[in-house]
Amino acid sequence: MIKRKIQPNLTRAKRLRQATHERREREKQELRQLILQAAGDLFLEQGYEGFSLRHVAERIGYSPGTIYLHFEDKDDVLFRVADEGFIEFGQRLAAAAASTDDPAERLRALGKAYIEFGFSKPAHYQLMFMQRPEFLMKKPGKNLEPHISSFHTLQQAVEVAMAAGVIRQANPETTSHAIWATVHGIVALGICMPDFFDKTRFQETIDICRNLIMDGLRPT
Amino acid sequence: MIKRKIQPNLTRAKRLRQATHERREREKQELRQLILQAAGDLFLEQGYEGFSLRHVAERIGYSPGTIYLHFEDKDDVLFRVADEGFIEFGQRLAAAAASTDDPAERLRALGKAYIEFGFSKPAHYQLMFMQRPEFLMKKPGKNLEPHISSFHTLQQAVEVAMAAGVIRQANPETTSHAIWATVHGIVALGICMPDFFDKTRFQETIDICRNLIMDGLRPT
Amino acid sequence: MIKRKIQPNLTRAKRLRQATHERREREKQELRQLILQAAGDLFLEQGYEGFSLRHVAERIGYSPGTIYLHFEDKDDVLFRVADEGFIEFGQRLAAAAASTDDPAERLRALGKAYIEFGFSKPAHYQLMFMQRPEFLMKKPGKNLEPHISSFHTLQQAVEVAMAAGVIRQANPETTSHAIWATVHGIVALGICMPDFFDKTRFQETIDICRNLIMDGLRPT
Amino acid sequence: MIKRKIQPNLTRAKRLRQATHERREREKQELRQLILQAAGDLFLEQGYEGFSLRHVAERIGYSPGTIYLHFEDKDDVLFRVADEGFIEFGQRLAAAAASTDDPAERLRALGKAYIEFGFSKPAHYQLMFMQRPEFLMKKPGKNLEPHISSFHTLQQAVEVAMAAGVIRQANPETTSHAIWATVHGIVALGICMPDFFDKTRFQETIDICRNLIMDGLRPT
DNA sequence: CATGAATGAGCATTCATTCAT
DNA sequence: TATGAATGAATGCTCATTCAT
Repeated sequence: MIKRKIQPNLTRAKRLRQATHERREREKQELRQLILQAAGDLFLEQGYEGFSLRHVAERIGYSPGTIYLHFEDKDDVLFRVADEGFIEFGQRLAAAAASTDDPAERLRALGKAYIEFGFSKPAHYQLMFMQRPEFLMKKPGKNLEPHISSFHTLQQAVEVAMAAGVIRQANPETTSHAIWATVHGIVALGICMPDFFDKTRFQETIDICRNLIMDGLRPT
Repeated sequence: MIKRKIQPNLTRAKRLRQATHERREREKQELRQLILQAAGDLFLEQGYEGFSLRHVAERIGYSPGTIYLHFEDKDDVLFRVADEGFIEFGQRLAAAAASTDDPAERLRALGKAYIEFGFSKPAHYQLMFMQRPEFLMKKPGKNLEPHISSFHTLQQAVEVAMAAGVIRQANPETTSHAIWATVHGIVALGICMPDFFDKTRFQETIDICRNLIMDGLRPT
Repeated sequence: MIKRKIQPNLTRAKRLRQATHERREREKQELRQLILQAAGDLFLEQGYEGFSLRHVAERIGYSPGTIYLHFEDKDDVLFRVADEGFIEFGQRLAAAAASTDDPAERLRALGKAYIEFGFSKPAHYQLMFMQRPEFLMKKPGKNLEPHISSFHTLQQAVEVAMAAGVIRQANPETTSHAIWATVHGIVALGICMPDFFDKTRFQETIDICRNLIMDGLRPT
Repeated sequence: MIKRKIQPNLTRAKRLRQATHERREREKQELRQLILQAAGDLFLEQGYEGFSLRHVAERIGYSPGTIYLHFEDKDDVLFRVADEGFIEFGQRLAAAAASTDDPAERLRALGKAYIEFGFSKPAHYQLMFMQRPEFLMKKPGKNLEPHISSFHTLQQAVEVAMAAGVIRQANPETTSHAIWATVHGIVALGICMPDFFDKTRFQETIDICRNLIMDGLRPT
C-alpha cells in the first residue's frame, strides 16, 4: 500500500525533474543563442576591435559573468559565432548544389549562394574568412564535421562539371580553390568597401566575375 | 685680412650647421623608418588588435612617447604603414605596365605584380585592403596623389587591351573591378590562410586564376 | 502539509535574498561615500590639478577600475562631490532661514550659515563656486532640483526684508547677488589664504562684512 | 704708435661687446616677455589645467627647452605671470589713490580700479588670488617688495578715511580686509561665472556693493 | 642661446576574467 | 543559474624636464 502510493509519487517527481531539466536545457540554449545573436550584431556594428563581452552582456541585459557560464571565454564566443556561420554556409551551398542537375547551372548556383551568404551575414563572413581564418580549420566539437568540409560541396560540383565536359579537365582541388578565390575576392571587397562600389555597378562586377569563371574554365 | 679670416670661419660654421642638420634629418628619417618597420612586423605577428604603440616602442628600444615625436597618433602610424604600401604598390604596378607593349602581356604582368606585392608585404596589404580600407580613399598629404590612383594603371591597361581587341568590349571600370576582385581574392586567401594552401598547389591556383581572367575575358 | 512546509521556505529564501540585496546596496552606498570622501580630501590636499582617480583609488585601497563601477568618469566623481556640497548647502541655508521670523535676523543667519558651510566643507566649496562653476547650473538628475535653486532661499529672504522695510527697496535679484558676492569674497579669501588671516582677526573681518551688508542696505 | 692704434681698437671692441651684450640682453628680455604674454593668453584660454609649457612654446614658435633658459620651471613661469599681474595691480591702485585728495572718493576710486583690473586681466587675477594664492606672499626677488605690499595702498586710504571721519573708526587692517573681501567676491564671481551674470545686471550688482561699503562703513 | 630628441612618470579609461554569494 | 563586485593588466596619450649638440 505504501509502495503503491509512493511509487507513483516518485515517478511523478522523476517526470517533474525531467521536465524541469528539459526546460532548463531549453532556456540555456535560448540564452546561448541570445548571446550569439547579440555578439554577431555587435561585431557587425563595432567591428572586431570594438567588440567586447561587456557590451554583449549589456546588450542582452545580463551580467558579464553570465557569458562565462555558456562559453569558455571571449574567443569561444567568437568561434561559436563563426560556427553558426559555417553551418548556414554549408546549408546554403548544399541547397544550391541540390537545386539543379545541370552541372554548369549548379556551379552558377553555388557562386550565387556563396555571394549571397557573404552579403547577408557580413559579420560572420568576416570572422570566418578574414579576421579569424584559423576558425576554418578548427573542429567545432567531437563527432562534428570540421568547417572546412563545407567546401566539399563545391569541389564535388567541380568534379561533376569536369566529368560532364562543362569545364576543362584539371586538378579539381586547385580549380575549386581558384573559384573560391574569385568569389571570395568579390565578397571581401564588397564587404570591406561598401562605399567604393555602388550597388548597380557592383552587380555588374559580379556578373563579369561569373562569366570569368564560366568562360574562363570552358574546355578548349 | 680680417674679412678673409672670418668669412671662411663663417662658411665653415655654416657648413657644420648644415651638416648637423642633415645628419639629424637623416637620423630622424631612419627612426621613422624603424618605427614603421617594427609596426609592420608587429602587425603581422600580432594582428590588428594585438597591435599597440607600446609594443612597437618596446621592440625598437624607445619609450612610448618617442613615437609621438614622429607620428601624430596610433592611427597615423598605421596609415603611414599603409601609405608606404601604396607607394610601393603603385611603383610595382607602374613598372609592370611599362615592362611590355603587348596589351595581353601587360595585363598578365599587372596581375603578377599585384600578387607578388601582396605576398611580399602581407602586413601592408592587410592594412591597405582588409583592415583599414578607408585608407584607400584618404589622401596621404597635400599635393600628393590619393592612394586610389594606383588603380588607374590597371584600368588604363584594361582600356588598351579592349581597344586592341585582346579582351572583350565592356565597361572598363567594372571590368577592372572584376579583375581586382579576382587577384584580391587570391592574395587575401593566401595571406590569411598560409597553412591551408601549400606553396606549389597555390601557384597552380594562381595560374588557374590568371587563365580565368585571360580566357574569360577573351572576345567572343 | 507540503504547502505549509514549502511556503515558509520560500519566504525564508525571499527574506534572505532581500536581506542580501539590502546589505549589498548598503555596502555599495558605503563605498560610494568612501570614494566621495576620499575624493574631497584629496582635492583639498592636492588641489584641482593634483587630483586623480588613481590616487583616490589608492587611498581607499581599491583598484582604479573599481571607481568606474560607482561613477561614470572622473568628472562625475567631481560633480557628485559638488552635488553633496549643494545638498548640504541648501539644507543649511534653509535651516538658517527657518530659524527665525525676524527678517533682519534671518539675513544674518543666512550669511552665517553660508560662511560656516564654506569653512566646514572647503573642498566642496571650491569645487562648487570656484573650480567648476558650471556645476552650479547643472541638474544633478531627473526630477531633482538644479543646484542653483539653493539661492532662492536667499533671494526670498531679501524680498521679505525689503517688504518689511529692513533693507532698502531695490531689485531683489541684484541685491541678493551683492550679498552673495560679499560672503563669497569672505569665504573665498578665507579658504584660499588660510595662512594670511589668523583666526581671531578673520572673525573680526567677517563681523565687519556683516555690518557692511546690514548697515549698507539700511533704508535711507 | 702701436699703442695708440691698438687702444682705440680695443675700446672699439669693448664697445662692440658692450653693444652686443645689450642687444642680447634686450632680446632676452623680449623673449621673456613673449613667453609670459603667451603663457597668460594660454592660461586664459585653457584654464589652469589645460596650461602646459609645451603649448606655450609651440605658440611662440620656440622649442620647449628654450623656456627653461629663461625660467626655472613651469611654476616659475606661472609665478612670473602672477608677478606681472601684481605689478600692474599695484600701479593701478596707486594711480587710483593719487587721483584725488578726497578720502571718500579715493576709496571709491580704489574699488573701481581693483574691479577693473580683475576684469581686464582675468587670467592674472585668477592666478594671483584664486589658483595660486601662495604667490601673494612670495617675494618676487631680492630687494623687491613682496606682492602683498600692494595692499598697503588700500589700508593707507582706509586709515586716511578714518582720520577724516569718512568711515567709522575701527581696526584699519580688518576694515581693509573686509573691503578686499567684498571686491574680491565681485570679481571672483564675475570671472568664474560670466554666463550667470549678464553685463548690465552685473554693473548694478557692483554699484550695490560699492554702496554697501560706503554706506555700511559710514560713521554712526 | 636655442634646439629637438628623448624620457619616465602619470592619467583616464576599458576589458577579460574571477569569485563569493 | 546568475549576479555584481572587483581586479590587474593594458592602452593611447600628454607632459615637465633633461641633455647633447
